[in-house]
Amino acid sequence: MSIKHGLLALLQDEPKYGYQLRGEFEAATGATWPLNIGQVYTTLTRLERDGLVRAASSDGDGRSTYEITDAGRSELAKWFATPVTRESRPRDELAIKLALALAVPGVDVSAVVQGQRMSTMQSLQELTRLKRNSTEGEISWQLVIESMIFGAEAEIRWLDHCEGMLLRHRGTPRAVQQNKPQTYAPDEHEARS
Amino acid sequence: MSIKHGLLALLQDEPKYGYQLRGEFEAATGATWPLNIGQVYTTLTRLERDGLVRAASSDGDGRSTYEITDAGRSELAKWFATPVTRESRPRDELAIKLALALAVPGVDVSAVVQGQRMSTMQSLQELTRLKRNSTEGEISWQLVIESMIFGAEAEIRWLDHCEGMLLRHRGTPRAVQQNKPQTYAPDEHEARS
DNA sequence: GGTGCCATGTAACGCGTTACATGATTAT
DNA sequence: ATAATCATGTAACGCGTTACATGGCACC
Repeated sequence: MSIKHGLLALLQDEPKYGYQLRGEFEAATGATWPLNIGQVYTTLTRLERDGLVRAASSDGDGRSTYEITDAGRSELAKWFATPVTRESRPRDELAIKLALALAVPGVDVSAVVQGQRMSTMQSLQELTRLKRNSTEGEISWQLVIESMIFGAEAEIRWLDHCEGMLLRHRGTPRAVQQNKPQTYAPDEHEARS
Repeated sequence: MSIKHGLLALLQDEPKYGYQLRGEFEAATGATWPLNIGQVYTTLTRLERDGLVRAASSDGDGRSTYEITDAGRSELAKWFATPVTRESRPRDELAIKLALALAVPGVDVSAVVQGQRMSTMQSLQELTRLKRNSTEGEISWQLVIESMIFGAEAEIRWLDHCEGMLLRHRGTPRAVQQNKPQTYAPDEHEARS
């Protein structure tokens, strides 16, 4: 839903065409997540299908532009007014990975944590380098970079916290198996040894 | 790719069936992201299509189980060994929202930040409550909760940082629009006269 | 006359998600 | 009996993503 509303936001002012939208989107987010041009058109098509934009008259150079509709404006207002909740976010793959590495036997959890920590540290360095090299005035994508920096720092702190937990927990590896047998397993006569 | 590999990880030990997989997945992640049972079957079907699992003989009670294949084991090992990179993550909707709120005129950025901060603070409280009420032994989903806590704290710090940036940046507003009376003020519709 | 970028699309895929259909078993 | 849960699926949708096709224009 990010791209959809992002394009909608860029159309708020005036009608724009495909390449223009991609350019302004990447200018705002700093090309952090490069936006494929094909996706701009598919998204515009779907937005038109949903009545949030409509094809506007060409801009005089043969480029076909889209403009936002009233329904689009109200949808956009709703987007800005509604906070991003934890539930609306996609599953955190890293959290799931570590949780399952702990839940199933035979996985070297420490190695996973170490490898992740290394990788995150490296991207943190890259991000700070990017931030340093960013010029004044590009405020919006400076904030995007800092968002990722804050996230990476939190991730490293969390990984360290996980390692501490691991050390404190030597001796009770299989923490999660069969703690709620009756919810999904009506009987227990499997009797594995 | 989280669910796909998550189920694969749960099958690493022994063949399991649908409901059992959902139960153990939610036990490991703490039902933080509830997993629809239908999705377990669709994911299993796709895993079988890709040769990562195969249908195993029923477990004696008529429940059809799936078991991991060699290709699945290698895929699973690759998953655990490969860190989650910034690029592999989905776009951060909040960062995009704020970046675009800054990039296009006529959006009350402060209101967006304030609303988000309020919401994040609230889920942070809820998360700490969850953490306090979690029993010993549920270590894996305690870590999941803490992952979200760390993320929420970082988000609040980032929002505060954004507000500071906004204050420091009064003077280059470019938010003035001349003849568009119907803006989508996040305040109240119909409030203007 | 190529090379490369601008520009607009279309087709198809993958994953996550939901809604629905169908039984069997259990509980009240 | 009937409501609820267990259990297994299927069909379809939405969004993001990629690959591909097509054409115009500029530049050297």
